[in-house]
Amino acid sequence: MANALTIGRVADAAGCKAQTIRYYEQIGLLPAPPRSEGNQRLYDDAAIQRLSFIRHARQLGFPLQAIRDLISLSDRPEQTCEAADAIARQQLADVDRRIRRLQALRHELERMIEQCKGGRIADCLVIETLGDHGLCDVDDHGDAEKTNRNAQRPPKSLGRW
Amino acid sequence: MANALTIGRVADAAGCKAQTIRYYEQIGLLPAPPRSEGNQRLYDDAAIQRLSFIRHARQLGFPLQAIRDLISLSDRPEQTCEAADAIARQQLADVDRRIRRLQALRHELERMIEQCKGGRIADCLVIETLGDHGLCDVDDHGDAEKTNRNAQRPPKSLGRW
DNA sequence: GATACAAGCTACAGTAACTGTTGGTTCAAG
DNA sequence: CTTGAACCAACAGTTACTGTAGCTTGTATC
Repeated sequence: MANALTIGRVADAAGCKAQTIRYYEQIGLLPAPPRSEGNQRLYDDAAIQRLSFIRHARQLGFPLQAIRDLISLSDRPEQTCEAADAIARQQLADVDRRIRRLQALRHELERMIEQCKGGRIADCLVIETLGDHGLCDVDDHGDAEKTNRNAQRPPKSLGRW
Repeated sequence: MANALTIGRVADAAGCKAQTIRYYEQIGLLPAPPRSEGNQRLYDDAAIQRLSFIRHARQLGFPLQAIRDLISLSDRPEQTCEAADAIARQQLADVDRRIRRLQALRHELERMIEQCKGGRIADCLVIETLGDHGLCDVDDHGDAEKTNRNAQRPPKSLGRW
């Protein structure tokens, strides 16, 4: 069937920008489609499906490399899906880690804000708390937000730098 | 007092890399410190404190721009801390949004994995689910992971692209 | 057929917040 | 005096795109 779609339609269908589609093509995540006489890309339904797959996986937080792996897996449909399962499990573990960490952050932020009674900057606990890692309940190890730390305890007040 | 520290010590104290400190200096987040005769940066305790502030705020997920704002606030200690409070509240709202979203992701990932009973790729639900946004409970609006979407419902099976 | 405007094209720069690399200098220890 | 670690500047690379510039193509209207 010759229902050939231009890039904009496909972008709308998959919920991304035309630029993004070209980008995926450029990095080899999408195959280069045929072109019209005027050199415009023409897509079919299979392309939309593959793009939707990619977008959906991205929304689930899979990095492009993992998506690449999943795609290459799905090109060998007779194998067991152990590997796909492993990728998904990894992603789940990652999401779990991020949730736990964000909850710790949330906690500290809330405490910070609660204590701030709208005084002057000089006594602002938001600012003071940020200078003082010792009171912090954030525990970070190997996170998506790649942090590392090792804080000393500074004197209580920040004052002027 | 002349307890002058080289960049490596400061990096250890604040839990970051020397590179990062130079980067912060470069973008104006840290003032350029004096140098030794051999052109090496020499820091004092105030610098460590400021750096700790920055690192801690970063661990809490504040973007550098927000940190910049907080620093410039703290340079005017006689104002009210309304603005600092607002920044923190914003950050909290952001963290909340991210947590909610990650929990939705977690949910879908878990379902995906649970359903995958180790068959062949051809029937793998991990892969199939990713191709099918219609089953998805992920709802995304204005997120840190800047996604947008608008999916159509593709036919049930992916098969070959 | 002329014109206007949207949508497409390529190529490149920019984003955040760093990290890594290269190739050279300085410092402290032995 | 010689290692070797720590420092220096400058720049490239990372991730996953997004934005811009300057052009061409496609479509709708007059």
